[in-house]
Order: sequence, then C-alpha cells, then structure tokens
Amino acid sequence: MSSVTIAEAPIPRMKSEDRRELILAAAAGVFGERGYVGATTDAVAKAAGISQPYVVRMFGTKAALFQAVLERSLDRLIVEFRQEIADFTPESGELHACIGRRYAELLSDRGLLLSLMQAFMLGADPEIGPTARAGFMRVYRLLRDEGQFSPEEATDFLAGGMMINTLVGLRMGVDFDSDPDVNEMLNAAMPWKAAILRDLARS
Amino acid sequence: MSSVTIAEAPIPRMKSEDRRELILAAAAGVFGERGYVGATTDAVAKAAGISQPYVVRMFGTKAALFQAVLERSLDRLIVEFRQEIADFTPESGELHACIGRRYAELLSDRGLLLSLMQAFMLGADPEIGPTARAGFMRVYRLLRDEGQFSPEEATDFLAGGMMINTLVGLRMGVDFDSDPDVNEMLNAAMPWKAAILRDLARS
DNA sequence: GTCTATATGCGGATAGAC
DNA sequence: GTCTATCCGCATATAGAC
Repeated sequence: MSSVTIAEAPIPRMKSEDRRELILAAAAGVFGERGYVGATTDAVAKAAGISQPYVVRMFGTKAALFQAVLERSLDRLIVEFRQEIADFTPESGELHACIGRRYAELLSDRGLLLSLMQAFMLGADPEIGPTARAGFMRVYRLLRDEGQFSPEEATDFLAGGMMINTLVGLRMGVDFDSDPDVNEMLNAAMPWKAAILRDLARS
Repeated sequence: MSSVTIAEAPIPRMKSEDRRELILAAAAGVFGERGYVGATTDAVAKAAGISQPYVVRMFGTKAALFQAVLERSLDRLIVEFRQEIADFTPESGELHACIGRRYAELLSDRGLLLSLMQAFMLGADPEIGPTARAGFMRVYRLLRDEGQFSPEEATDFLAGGMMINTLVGLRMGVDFDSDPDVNEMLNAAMPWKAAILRDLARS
C-alpha cells in the first residue's frame, strides 16, 4: 500500500560547521587542480558530495569561497611552521631544514600548497590580490620574527618553497620520471625526500 | 552624390605573420594577467586591436593560442639565457649572477614570465601539462649543459626564478611598498635590482 | 585579411520546496 | 540543512559577408 514506509533515500544531515570544513577541504583540492577561474562550484560540490547550489548557499559567492580556502590554507601552513619552530632544539639539526621537512609533509595535501600558489598568481585581482600579498608577508614575518631567520635566509627558504610549489603544479614525477634528468633535478631540488613527492604524485 | 568617395574607415591590413606576432604578444599579457581560463579571447582581441573571431580564426582554438604563447615565451627565455652564456667572460663576475640579471630584465615583459608561470600551474591539464613539463626541463638542461651548472646550482637558480615569478604574480611593490617589511623582503630576494621591479610594477 | 552576426554550451546564482 | 529546477550572462566558436 502507499502508506508503507519505503526505505528513504539517505539524506546525510550535518552541522553546518562540519559541512563547511568538508567543503573547504574539497574546494582546496579543486582550486589547486584547476585554478580559481577554472574551478567550478559544481566540481567542488561533487567532490564534497553535495549539490552545487548548496555550496554557493554556504559561502555566498565563489569568490568568498576562494577567500575562505585561502585563509584556511595559510592558517594551516602557519600553524605547522610555528609548531616546528616551537619544538625545535639545536640537536634536531638546522631549523630551516626542519621547517623544510615539515613543508614537504604538507605535500600530502596537495590542495593546500596549490591553492596558495594559485592565489599568488592572482595579485592583479582587486579582491584576492591584497589577501594574497598579506598572506605571503605573514609567512615571511613568521620566519623572520619567530624563526630568527635573516631576511636573506627567509627569502632563500621561501624561494625553495616556491620551487617546490612549482614542481607540484607541474605534476613533476607523475608520469615523467622515466626521464633521468627529471630525477636528477628533483633530487637536487629536494634532497629531503624526493621519494615523498614521488609517492604523493600518483593520485 | 552617393558616388562620392568618402574617407573609408581605416581597416589596417597586415601580413598574417605580423598579425600573428601581434596577437601572441597581446595574449601573453592577458594570459599572464588572468590565467589560462580567466583570459578571454575577446580580451586578447581588444589588446591586439582586432575582433574576437579573428583571434580564434588564426589559432583555431583558445587552447592552441595558449600553447603558441607558451612556446614563444620559452623560446625567448632560452634565447636570452643562451646569449648571456655565450657572451660570458670570467671578468663579468659569476655566470649565475649574469643570467640572473638577464632574467630580471625580462621582467619588462611581465606577460612572458607570468604566462610561463601560469602554464607551470596547469600540470594537471592533459594538453598543457606535458608541454609545460618539457619546457621547464629545457631550461634546466640549458643551465646544466651549456651553462655548466651543477644540478644543485641549477635548481637553486631556478628556485630564485620561481620566487621572482611569484613576487611578480603577487604584484608585490605595486601599491604595497608602504610596508617596510615588503621592501626588506624584496631587497633580500633580488639584490640585483629591486628598483627595476618597482618601476615595472606601476602599470 | 578582417569584420558582423549569431549559435551554443556552460557556470554562477536565485527561488522555493521538503 | 539540503535539494531540484531554472534564469541569465558570458565566452568560444562558426557562418558568411566584404
């Protein structure tokens, strides 16, 4: 009979706070993969397992979503660096090497690094530009003030980071490591653990 | 009378070869500014002073246009580097510093560096990715084989380049140099001529 | 060689039900 | 809290005239 209760479609409900985090994580991946403009709210929605209008509903606009992703990525980066600085003891080796290792570990969330890098390319955008510049300087100041880096040490460190970001952006190592030159280059660029990048790359 | 010859609208004709170069130059700027997806063929057309369909007509598709821009940017970069290596004499100082200066001068065509960098972020794209990776390796090999850089020297040099590209992408120095930290950082990142970047930035 | 007009598809955003 | 349906604008690409 029509009054029989049929198994209802499982509509997963969630506290909007949790849902928000879920969307942000998905969005970081999509923005990192396709860039700000190339990413669609629909792709984010699919990655988060919800409907496209709901993504927009939660953040108002795609631009606002991107800003939120950017903020989150930066916060997480800074938390990691700060903790490495706090945990640091002279026996661990050199501080910049330790932070470098920590940075390399962040590669496990490729979206984090790439969404940041995408933002760094959008300096001309009137809304994103200022946020991106301010974010970059936050990292610089952290290294200098809390990490006791000299300006030169800080910029050298950042240069290495931008190099790694670029290599991640290029998807180096994915299906390219048949070329011995690539491996030579990757090893030189990341004495730490080119291995890690290689592992992560297959995805 | 209707047969009187009125001054006709000046329709500038050109050899398609010249027109092609004109479009490529305009496109490099637009792609650099807005990214591959964000750039519109219409914006390129306007920058080149022609109609949108004509842009498409000449290159077939937007993707093909981007590939052409990428190729052109890389070729120009490599020509510059190669010449600097050829002109090099021990009295000029250190080779990597000379090439660095040459790189800094390329900043005058911001589109060149930025369109390259945009391509480097598109490694996930099935068409652009391979071209971008191959291009990056071309530069690496040039430094190593013709410039006699060790792998470590080459990657360090490239890291500095990626840092500069990032700063250009961020439009650092444009309306941000009221912050003394920014100037400190820029000076550390580019002992060469932070001044040049500053000049170029206003545009 | 270059344009105008336009077809077509896609993506962000809104309305409103459940 | 979450969905379906849908509007609307924009951008690539095509057709075809000059």
